[in-house]
Amino acid sequence: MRAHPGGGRCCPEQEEGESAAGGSGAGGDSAIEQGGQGSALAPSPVSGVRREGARGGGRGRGRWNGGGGLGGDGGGCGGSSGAGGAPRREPVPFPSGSAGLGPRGPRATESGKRMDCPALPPGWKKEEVIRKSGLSAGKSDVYYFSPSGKKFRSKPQLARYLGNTVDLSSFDFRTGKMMPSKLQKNKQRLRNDPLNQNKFVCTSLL
DNA sequence: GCCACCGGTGGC
DNA sequence: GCCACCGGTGGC
Repeated sequence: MRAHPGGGRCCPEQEEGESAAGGSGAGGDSAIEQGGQGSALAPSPVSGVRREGARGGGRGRGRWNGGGGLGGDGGGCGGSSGAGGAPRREPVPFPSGSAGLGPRGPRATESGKRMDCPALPPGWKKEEVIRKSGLSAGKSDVYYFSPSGKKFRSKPQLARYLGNTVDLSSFDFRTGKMMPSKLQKNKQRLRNDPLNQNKFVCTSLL
């Protein structure tokens, strides 16, 4: 049911769209943002938690304020930021006055500043966050923020939200640039299908 | 083997 | 309750 974001709410100026979009929709769109891939069919055996999608809420996004990064460099999204940040959510004692501090302490914004993304409509920002620890330390995650503050973790999410207002077929999610030369191949994955497990059980029985 | 993507948890 | 972060799956 939900109307396509692209339909009526893609207007960057819309702001607040969030609440309507998914926020309150709560379940409404449950599957949209995230399970779009196909897992939408099957209800999660675990629980109905959904994060990204409905999340938004109206919580302000300015908690960690963007420090100085924001408009700072319009250079481009392709930038590589490499600053180490602080560990997850540690109650690190922040030097007061430091940029990027928030109620929760140093945020990822420290390592990845939000930058404008020319390939996307005005108001969209890209942020790259370097993982600081764990098995995937060194890896980086890329996020995009809509003018309304909604966060997107993947291209599918982005595409779903933008609808046909923007052609992302050649959009490189990591760099934030259009790469006509290499139209991306679909690297979507199919989540485990519960049905398969069923199959497994049957086999076992035999 | 690499990388895109999503799930889930811990911490606030 | 919300959100950032990391783990791990699955396609290429």
